[in-house]
Amino acid sequence: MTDYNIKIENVVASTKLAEEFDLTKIEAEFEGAEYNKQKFPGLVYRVSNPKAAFLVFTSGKVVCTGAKNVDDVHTVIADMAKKLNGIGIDTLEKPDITVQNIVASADLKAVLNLNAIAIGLGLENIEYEPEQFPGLVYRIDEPKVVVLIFSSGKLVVTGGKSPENCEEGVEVVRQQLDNMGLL
Amino acid sequence: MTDYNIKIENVVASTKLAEEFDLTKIEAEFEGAEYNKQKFPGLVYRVSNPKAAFLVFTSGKVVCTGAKNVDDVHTVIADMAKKLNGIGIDTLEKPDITVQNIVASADLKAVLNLNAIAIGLGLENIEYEPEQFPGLVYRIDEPKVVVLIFSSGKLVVTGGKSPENCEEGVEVVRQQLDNMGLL
DNA sequence: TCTTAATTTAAATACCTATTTAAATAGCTT
DNA sequence: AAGCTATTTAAATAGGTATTTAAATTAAGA
Repeated sequence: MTDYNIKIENVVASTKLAEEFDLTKIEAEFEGAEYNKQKFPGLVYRVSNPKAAFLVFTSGKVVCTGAKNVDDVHTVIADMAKKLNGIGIDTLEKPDITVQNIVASADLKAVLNLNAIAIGLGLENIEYEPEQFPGLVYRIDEPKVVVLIFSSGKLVVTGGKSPENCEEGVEVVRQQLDNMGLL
Repeated sequence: MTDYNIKIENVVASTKLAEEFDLTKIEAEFEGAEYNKQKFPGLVYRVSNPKAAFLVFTSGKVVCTGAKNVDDVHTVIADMAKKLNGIGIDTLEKPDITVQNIVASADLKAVLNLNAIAIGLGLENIEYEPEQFPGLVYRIDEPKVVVLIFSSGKLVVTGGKSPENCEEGVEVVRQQLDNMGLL
């Protein structure tokens, strides 16, 4: 299977770092933290190196997004736990980290006729409303991902739970386009 | 072909004067220069003798508008390059200047019945909504210009890439009105 | 009362709209 | 008198459009 410049662009993960958090205290101690309960129940905190953003909830659960790969997710979450410990907040040892969504980009290096593709792929799994959005939306059953197909040949794969999901999604699209003689 | 007081009123041209510009520096050095990045990505700078206005971009590209003829465009652009050199900014030698749009006015010296003209010219190339705008909008295919026709007999020709475009546009209108017995 | 939707965060992709500048013309409103 | 309506055109940027996903809370609808 050729690479097609598949690149993971965003990893979203969730975990539980404590039994509960006092978000008002965290907002006070973490520079840049945003907590506006009327607007959203979570506290927003952004970090760099690696770059990521956290949604922190009173339940002790945490959502981490923006990382470029799964390793970075583990790094920033560990950093986050350390930083919380630094202000006197205990966190769970070895939290169970679950990757919930991966977004990847790819490039088939070909100009695609999206109208022909829409007809060839059939209407059940696709949406193509060029007036609304220039990409063709293709929902795959296995792996269960959504692929945005652009006329430039570029793809966006989203919904993956692992990097392999995204790669397989690209391969499914490539094969189908090849079988239809549209690639 | 009679003149009909055709007068060029505005010439818009674009060119590239450098590989890049530091707009903050230019704004600081050029009195009257306006650069508000939130509002518009270009720096606005107005000059006189000849009168014109520049939009200057970080890419080194420049839009010049407001000049009354093509010669003035070349004059003010050369002046602009000199002024930039004066504050220590190098500019390209002999920049390629492209005239992008010319607006001209003309006077058929007759009172026109715009309703009759709208019917006579046919609906495909015209728009006439007097509640919205008093001029009849007439889009010509060749030359590719747009002529605003007013009941006073005055015309505005816009979209021309050369003075000849505008003159030909006036002639097309004059002939069609003459053929329809409306002039 | 239950269900659904929205809110927020990040990211790639690509197309659209709007922004700003100048000028003539002429009708309307403030 | 000033501003709007409409027309044209380059330049570059921002925001919107769409997709996915966790988390917790609120609002609206049935």
